[in-house]
Amino acid sequence: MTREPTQKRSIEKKQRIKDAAFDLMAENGYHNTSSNEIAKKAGVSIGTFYSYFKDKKDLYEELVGDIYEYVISSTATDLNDPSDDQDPRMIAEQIIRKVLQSHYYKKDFQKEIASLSQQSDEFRMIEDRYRQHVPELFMGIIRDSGLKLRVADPEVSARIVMTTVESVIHETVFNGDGSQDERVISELTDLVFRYLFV
Amino acid sequence: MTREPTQKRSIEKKQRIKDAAFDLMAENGYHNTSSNEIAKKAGVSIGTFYSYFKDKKDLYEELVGDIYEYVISSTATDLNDPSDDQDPRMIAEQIIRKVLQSHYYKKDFQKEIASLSQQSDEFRMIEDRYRQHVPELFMGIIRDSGLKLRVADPEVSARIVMTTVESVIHETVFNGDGSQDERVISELTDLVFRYLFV
Amino acid sequence: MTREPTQKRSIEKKQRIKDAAFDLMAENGYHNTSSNEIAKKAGVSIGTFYSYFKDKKDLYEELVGDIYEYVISSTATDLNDPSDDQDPRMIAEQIIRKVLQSHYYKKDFQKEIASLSQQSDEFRMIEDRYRQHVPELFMGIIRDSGLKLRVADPEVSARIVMTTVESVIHETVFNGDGSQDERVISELTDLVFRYLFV
Amino acid sequence: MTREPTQKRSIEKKQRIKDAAFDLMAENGYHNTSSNEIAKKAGVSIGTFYSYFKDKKDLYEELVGDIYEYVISSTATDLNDPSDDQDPRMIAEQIIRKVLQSHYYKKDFQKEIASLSQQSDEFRMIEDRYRQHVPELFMGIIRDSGLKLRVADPEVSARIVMTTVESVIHETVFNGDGSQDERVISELTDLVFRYLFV
DNA sequence: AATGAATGAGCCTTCATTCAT
DNA sequence: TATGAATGAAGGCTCATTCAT
Repeated sequence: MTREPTQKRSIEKKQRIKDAAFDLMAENGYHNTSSNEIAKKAGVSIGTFYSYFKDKKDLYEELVGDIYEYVISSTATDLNDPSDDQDPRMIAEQIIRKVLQSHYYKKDFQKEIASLSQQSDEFRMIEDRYRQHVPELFMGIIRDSGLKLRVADPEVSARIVMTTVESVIHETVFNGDGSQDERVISELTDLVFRYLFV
Repeated sequence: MTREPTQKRSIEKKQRIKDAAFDLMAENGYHNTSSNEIAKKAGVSIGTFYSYFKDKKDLYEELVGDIYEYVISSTATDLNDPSDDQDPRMIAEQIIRKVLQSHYYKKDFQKEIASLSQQSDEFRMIEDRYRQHVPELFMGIIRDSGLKLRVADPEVSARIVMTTVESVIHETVFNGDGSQDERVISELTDLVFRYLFV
Repeated sequence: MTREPTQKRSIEKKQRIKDAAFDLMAENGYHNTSSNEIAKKAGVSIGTFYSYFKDKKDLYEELVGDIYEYVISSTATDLNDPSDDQDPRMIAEQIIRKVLQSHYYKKDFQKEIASLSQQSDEFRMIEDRYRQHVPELFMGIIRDSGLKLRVADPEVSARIVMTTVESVIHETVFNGDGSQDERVISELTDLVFRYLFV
Repeated sequence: MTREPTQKRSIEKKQRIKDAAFDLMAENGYHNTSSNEIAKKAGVSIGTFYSYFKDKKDLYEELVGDIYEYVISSTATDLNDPSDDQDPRMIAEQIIRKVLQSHYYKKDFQKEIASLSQQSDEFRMIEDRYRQHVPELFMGIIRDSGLKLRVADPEVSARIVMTTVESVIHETVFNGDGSQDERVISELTDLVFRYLFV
């Protein structure tokens, strides 16, 4: 039975554990980070660790959830604003820019997520539990914008675009040095625009 | 102290250990492969294992070295042949095709290398020790070809091109299904050609 | 330091803890029942638990005490009544019947007591602290009845009879299904009667 | 993967672990005996412990097996001798005496087996895996003796007799002090003789 | 050289118990 | 008094590595 903290002190403590885990796993990887190490860095006892999390994997799951929650909500907030701007190219660029930005949030930890998901189905399933909401988000944005798509099968097209954008940005952020970011945005925007709208 | 085998039997034995490790680590990952397991699969005792390798990481280092040696030497062999062909587009395509091909050599193990390098500095440093020779190789090929580059700073440009090619191919091979390989080669060739030579 | 509750609310609270412990330990055994679990089932905090009991073993000790107190007092009450009946066979049967009945009181918990006592000296000593009063009780009943025993050494004989009765009933109740109870009573009565009085 | 020792030194070592476990579990019970404690008392490392036994329960299982093997084989040896003696009463007494004797072999550990089997199905199943051979043994002895039984359903009768003998002896040995052993043998012999043969 | 039994540091996890609020 | 968050000793177990044979 894990405990859900309600008091301020406890919430802070649970957050301290998460922060320590974010740092350590980003630095040394999930497998090279022990529960005891996390607890020590967070300044709590190992018992406290296990009163908030069923086990190390449970903690990881929450961390992934937090990442996706942040990414999704921050993206949604900015893009769902009813703007007058209906230029499809601008909308595409905004989305792409947003996705790129979100990759910089806890970048090293996101890299570890990607790495673990690549390594084992177990971890991939954990990520997919949250990742599946991302396409939904963007589908919604496109739908709400009232834009007309030129593609025959929007469902499939959306998935293709998502994958392309995601993988290029993934590569750019995780393995690049930031210098190519603007060029990547520009190229991707062009790609998406031509594919979906022209 | 580890021993460098000189006799035929010993060389074979060391190779058997490496082959077992290649297979097991490609299949289950570095962390889920124990030294004892490798020794058993190789048909040698764990004691023999440790007479050839200082520790598990030392073995990994040799495996990475073997991969890069193969990749570099096979690439160099084909491309350094003094061919009459001086068409820069052809040269670019040959190089790119070669890089893509080399990613298929022990593909799953290369994927594990990438994954581990992403996970911790310690592993990244091991890979970098060999990876650094790759740009040198291609710089040499370009230099030897006598081609004129249009870019201002060849050093930087080379690095940019390398990174782009490498990352796109990485993505294509490790996460793709092979069906897009030719299109990727064609697009990358175009990209490199226009960037470096036009 | 544990507190002896004087107010009605507190007495109830302590009893609730005991009841929860009776149930949980009868169900899952002493070792598979945690203090926290007991407190939760009793609807009190773990802190309250430890204000009434020094530790888990202290609670167990009280539970054993309560069992024996009930068994002894209820037996004594019924049997010490100055009845006109002086038939030794009837007296023997009444005692035996009483002992059998008492084994059904919190039967599963009594089984756990027996099991723990068998497992370690520590637990056996706890039980023996209370168990020793049982022979005294029966010795007193016999003495008060004014019956003449045929045995040479009443002290030793009493112990033998006690052990026999106790162990047979133990076996009958804890490992039987109740169908043999009457036959066991009848046989035991006969055994005791012939041994002590004829 | 547990290792089955073949060399003399190793066999001794595995036996040392078992002996330590016999002692400690008889003394303090299964649950109050830790793997580390056993290894320490046996003078081996915890790693060695786990190279011979999958886990603590696996060790326990072997101990139970050893007990039953000893009990069964020693019983069988003495009783299967083709003796001229065909007196059913004598045969019955010999068997009963043997069963009683066998309860004294590692008595305290056998008590712990009984205790654990009573406590949980999991442990009972472990014991039953071996215990089931006991009735077979005695059925065979009776069959081989060529004696005629007076009971209608030998299968059921055998089971009843077994249970009776077993439980009375169990009680006598585990909870008695040895002083009643001869009387118990005599009475049980009488019971069995009258039930099965007269 | 080769073997593989043996080692023990270190990981994950539980739970009886304490103590600040 | 009551609470329950926090503690940390201790237990089960794995696996990289050593060393006597």
